[in-house]
Amino acid sequence: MGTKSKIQRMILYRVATIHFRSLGFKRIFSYNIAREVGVSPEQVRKDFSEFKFRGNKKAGYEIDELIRQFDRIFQKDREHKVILVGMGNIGNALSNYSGFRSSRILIKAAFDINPEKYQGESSVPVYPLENLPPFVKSNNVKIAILAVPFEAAQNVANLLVDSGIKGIMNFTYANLRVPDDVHVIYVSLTNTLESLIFLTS
Amino acid sequence: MGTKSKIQRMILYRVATIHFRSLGFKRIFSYNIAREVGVSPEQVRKDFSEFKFRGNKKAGYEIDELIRQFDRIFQKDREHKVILVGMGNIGNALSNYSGFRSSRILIKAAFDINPEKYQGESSVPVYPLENLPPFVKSNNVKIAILAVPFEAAQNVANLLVDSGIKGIMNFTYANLRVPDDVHVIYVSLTNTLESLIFLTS
DNA sequence: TATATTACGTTAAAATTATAACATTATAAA
DNA sequence: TTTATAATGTTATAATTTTAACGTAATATA
Repeated sequence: MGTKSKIQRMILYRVATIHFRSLGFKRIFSYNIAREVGVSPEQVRKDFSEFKFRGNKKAGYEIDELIRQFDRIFQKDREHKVILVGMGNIGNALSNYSGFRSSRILIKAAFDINPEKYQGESSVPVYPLENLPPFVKSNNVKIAILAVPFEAAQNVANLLVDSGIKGIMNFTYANLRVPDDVHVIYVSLTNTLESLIFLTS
Repeated sequence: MGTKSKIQRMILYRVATIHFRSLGFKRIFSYNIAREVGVSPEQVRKDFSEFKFRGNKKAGYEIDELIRQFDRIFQKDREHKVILVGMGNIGNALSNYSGFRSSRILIKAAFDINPEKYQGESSVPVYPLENLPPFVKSNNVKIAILAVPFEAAQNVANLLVDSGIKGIMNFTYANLRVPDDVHVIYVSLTNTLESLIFLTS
């Protein structure tokens, strides 16, 4: 489904809009955003149109109002709870990553088969994997970061799905089989670099 | 350019093929790979066709030969040198990430404005940013991982491009402006989670 | 106040991408 | 050896996505 790239663009439009606000602008035009993000102005207007974002003919878009609309569709009015599975190299770094804070994303807990090994290394509590299902259910967490070894990925993904997780950020290169209502975004570091190797050769 | 997703699929096909080999198979069919990766068999054959991968009617593809072809287009016959810029949270983790090794990807050096702060924390040497251009040139590095703060991203990207870098794995959410022959792949952690927040709401 | 301009938003066209159809050929079976 | 079968690879169709065109309305100017 190509909705994914549409959303990615919307996220970038939001960043660009906030940037323009920080420069003191009150209004913004489709071509301002387009230029900043690297797409065509038509693309911006088309995307806005599909999300029912309305501007003003000749006067463009009112920045504050635009950002309010962005914040509405991305639910910036509330905190978003996330769990992390796998406290290896990457997991550990993510648990200490400060960049999520400004987006109101909060890693509530981490889970690992060897919790004692990592406990205390970060501000996020680390629990054994068995605790995951009850934690997800009682805290109503919907999103998980999957940073376990490749071999464990599908099994852990099954556990996540059974516990009620609906979105998985997958750092492994495993192609996860999940029900249709569960969204997986792949961020395999190795695959990304391999793509670059191909593209630059 | 939609080549990017085609390559991503090829990388997944390769993983699936290797998986089948590990199970003892000698031959593989388009629907085997398709099922494993989650695309249609036609898609697999179409992609293979575009990369001039030839199979055998009725007998499918010979696994060893197929992997040889994958390894050829992804240049698995040699080591791929990569540099890392920004030794914060994420950069540090990546510098110690062992998952690159099996892909023959080698982080040769890391660069930071405060190298002394991170020196010794990982097996990768950390140099001041000024050393970057001569290092890239003399080592003929073509790929960089960009893990600096958002504010510094464009300036560092300019430095990378001027030094001869042709591929950037961008961990910031900054939309980088680079020449046409420089490829950027965006892996903003925040943006990815924001996409999931949207999709699961 | 009337006119010109400008940027939106929608509708139409083009391009890209994915799916399906099918002729072909290698294998297996009769 | 002949016939049936099965899976490729290409060509054709469909769907999606992007780009362009243009009528419309809001602002600015005369």
